Amino acid sequence: MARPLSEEKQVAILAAATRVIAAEGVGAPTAKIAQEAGVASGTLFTYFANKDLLLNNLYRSIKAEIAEAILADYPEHAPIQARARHVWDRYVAWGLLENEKRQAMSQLAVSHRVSRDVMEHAIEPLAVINSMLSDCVDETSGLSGLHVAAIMTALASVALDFAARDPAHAVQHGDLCFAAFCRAVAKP
Amino acid sequence: MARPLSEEKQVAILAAATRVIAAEGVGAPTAKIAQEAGVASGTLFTYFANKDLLLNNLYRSIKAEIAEAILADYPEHAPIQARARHVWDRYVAWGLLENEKRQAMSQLAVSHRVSRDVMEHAIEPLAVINSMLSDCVDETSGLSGLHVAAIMTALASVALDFAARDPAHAVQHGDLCFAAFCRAVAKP
Amino acid sequence: MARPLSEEKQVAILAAATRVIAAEGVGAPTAKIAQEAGVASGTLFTYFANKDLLLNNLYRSIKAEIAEAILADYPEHAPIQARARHVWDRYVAWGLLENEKRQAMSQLAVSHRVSRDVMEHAIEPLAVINSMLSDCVDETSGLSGLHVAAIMTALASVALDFAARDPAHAVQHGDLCFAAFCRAVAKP
Amino acid sequence: MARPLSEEKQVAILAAATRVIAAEGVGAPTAKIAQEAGVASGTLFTYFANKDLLLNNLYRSIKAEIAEAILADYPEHAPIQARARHVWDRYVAWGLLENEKRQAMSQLAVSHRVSRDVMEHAIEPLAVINSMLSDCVDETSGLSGLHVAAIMTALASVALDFAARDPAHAVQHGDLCFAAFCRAVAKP
DNA sequence: AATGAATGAGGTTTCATTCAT
DNA sequence: CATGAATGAAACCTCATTCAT
Repeated sequence: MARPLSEEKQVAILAAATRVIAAEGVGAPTAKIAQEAGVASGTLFTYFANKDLLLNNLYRSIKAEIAEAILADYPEHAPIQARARHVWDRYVAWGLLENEKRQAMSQLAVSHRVSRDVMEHAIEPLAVINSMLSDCVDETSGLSGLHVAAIMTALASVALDFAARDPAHAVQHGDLCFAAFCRAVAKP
Repeated sequence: MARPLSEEKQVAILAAATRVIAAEGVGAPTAKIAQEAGVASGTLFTYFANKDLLLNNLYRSIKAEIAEAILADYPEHAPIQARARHVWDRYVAWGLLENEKRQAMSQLAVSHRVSRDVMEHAIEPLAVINSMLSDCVDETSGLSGLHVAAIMTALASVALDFAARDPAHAVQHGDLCFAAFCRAVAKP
Repeated sequence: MARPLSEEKQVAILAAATRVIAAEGVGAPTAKIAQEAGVASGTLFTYFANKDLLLNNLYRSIKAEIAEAILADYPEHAPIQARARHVWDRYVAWGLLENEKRQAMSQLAVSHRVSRDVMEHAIEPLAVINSMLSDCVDETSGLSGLHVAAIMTALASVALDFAARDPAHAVQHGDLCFAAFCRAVAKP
Repeated sequence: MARPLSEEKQVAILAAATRVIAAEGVGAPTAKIAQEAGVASGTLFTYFANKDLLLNNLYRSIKAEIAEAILADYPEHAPIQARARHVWDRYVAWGLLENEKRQAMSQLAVSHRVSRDVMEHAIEPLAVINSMLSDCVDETSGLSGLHVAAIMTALASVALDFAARDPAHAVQHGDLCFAAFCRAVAKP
């Protein structure tokens, strides 16, 4: 093999895409992404055959990273509250650290350029979480596990948006929203 | 330009933009919007000097429509719970009816093409609501009015997303999420 | 209607395409064709949605022109020899006058970018000629009308190639080849 | 570069080029030719410094092959008719067997990428044939040796085109066209 | 004012060629 | 020498915007 496809370059392109798409949306030129990644404009296409593939891979890779962040050290056998708190904390911590990835994900999520297939497969690793959140449900509240998952995601986003605008109180925003989440899904 | 001759055409363009942008994002060609509006591609630019202005106006007009929907018959002097319920119901009702506008708003909101200025001004009519939501706050929960507003919006979106995918139970999704919202912002 | 699609421009583009393709083959850049036609690079695509369509139209239009040249004043009721001579003379005269078109046709014919459909339809106007050439056939020579047509085309090309390289004797080349053609298809 | 290491690879590249160019024209990517030849895309350029050189060599090598096919067992001292028949038979036999090479030659011949120099030198081995064809000429027909050669080539192409489309009667097409050729160049 | 053809900058992608491995 | 990743010029085509009609 001549020069092997450099994983480093692939990562650089995905990282550049994250930044550029966070800033300009999925309409951002591939040439800008390549430049930002420090490769020639044509090189991008040896790593991702076309822009859609790049976008889909970016989506997949960020989702995988989120799953990894959440599932690392996941206390499978801890009481449910602790597990919920773990998930929340990890997701919020990731979101604080990786704000651009979160922004890129918002762009990708609404872009219609990430295939349904990729979107569905990308959630699979989080199946453990979803089943946990189902247990979270107090039946009398009538919420399904899907509801709880959606609510958690929504409230974590609220927390992260506030934290992004007011980083000094990031922790408080996280805690307030977690408390709100707990009440929201609790038995009345 | 002063008021353009045909308000009807302006409205048609905004309506077309809503549909096209909901379906394809803000990257959709102006020519397609014009066609969908039944006007010539050049005509679009006599009503909106450029695409960004169209986008900004669309954002503004949808936000205004939301405000109008919520504020009509607003029971200013009813107990706070009734007022909150009114806002929720109106917003969710609007969202169910105007799903494309909601989708267009998601695109516009992340697009970086709506100016901060327009975004801020667009919330102004809803000041009444925000002050009401501030009263909603039970001080011991520690949530600010902004938090409550953000949480309400987030949970209403959850409700509307579920309703969009499962229209048969639209009302239940709305009610469940409203209950969750009430608990979320209530005193612990 | 604003500015009607100018037939003049369409013709200019086809003429430019003829010249450029004759000189550089079908790989010639559309931008060069546009420039040669005196229009902006994008304008070409308002007249021909893509390069293949331009190529197909060019093929069709040249074939039509050939048919027109041959069929004008076609002496339908003259003796067969006179009709054959008419066709030969007209085709050779056209080829001498329009050498670039002939060259462009050679390029288009081998290019695999003109659809079978277009190629077949383009011959239709010449059906009269083909049926005449069938009559040309002396049965004992065993040649079909298709053979005769192919032989005529081939020998006319020979004549035109010689004429192009030796214009001073263009007429002689034409006459010699016509004589050869007559012998070739005659009864032994 | 001196003689490259592997003659086998050079041959493989030329063979691949024949196939690919026959199918797609001279615009076909060098990478595809390399792939078809079973070598790396860069390797192609150690055997042919650039694409034009490859094209020129391909032209030369096919022409040489044709000359070889025709000249093998050439009955230099047989009567002229037998020699003409030999040439025709060999050329048509070669064309039937090597249809892709013939197609590639059509592409190369019109491509403007084979230099005049190469084209002229490539005919040299066939000088014997041309002088023979000059003898073919019955002076009263007025045809030169060049004419006869061109006519033979043209009619052989007609034969091969018919044979390619109707392989079941390949021999008949060849014979008919040879007869036509004989008449075409005969004394009236 | 309305139209839609005209414009040309800019976007994605291809590809001959180079060069690190 | 073989390999195939890297390069960047250029190809085709799109599209916001202008302007003749």
